[in-house]
Amino acid sequence: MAAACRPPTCHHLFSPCVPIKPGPGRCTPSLLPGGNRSLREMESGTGCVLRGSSERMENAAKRRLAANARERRRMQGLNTAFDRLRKVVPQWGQDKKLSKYETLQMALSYIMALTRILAEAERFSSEREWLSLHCEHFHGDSYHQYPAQKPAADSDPYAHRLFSYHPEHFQIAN
DNA sequence: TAGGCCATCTGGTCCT
DNA sequence: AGGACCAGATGGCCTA
Repeated sequence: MAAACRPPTCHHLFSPCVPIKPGPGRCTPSLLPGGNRSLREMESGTGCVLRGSSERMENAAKRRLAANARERRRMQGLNTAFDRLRKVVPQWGQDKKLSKYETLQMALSYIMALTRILAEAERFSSEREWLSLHCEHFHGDSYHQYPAQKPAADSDPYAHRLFSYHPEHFQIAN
């Protein structure tokens, strides 16, 4: 995904299309009578309606821009969190980075698998018993390489079974 | 080219 | 009042 850091698109960056709600005390310059007011007129009291309005618009624009920046920072923080999550979640030989949705689902399976392991561990009286049960697949002869996957520890079929993430298992529950 | 994923903008709502 | 959060809209990039 090369769309990592795109500059803000400006197609509607507080452009004139932003609707200014009509209301009491608000008017657009084009609706003002006497469109040819001089600068002096506007700076003296008589132009205060227009000036007040444009100041309000300016303030609104500033607030909008500030809100956009905050939202951008918020989303960047969220993405940083997603990246950190991707690093600790197993990625079975995936060349492509997990999407946000996949990352969440994988994290869910991962946590559930770890929980299961802990629960099993509690069931066995001695730690030795538990270790011998779970560590046997780490003997060399019980490794099976999946051709499509990286020849790494994360392609261990045992672990794969334990933390398996199958997108089709995660249907939107509602 | 369609579809998926993503970043950004925007307005609404809720909270402090 | 202002900030955080959210969801919808929009457009760009990438891949099958």
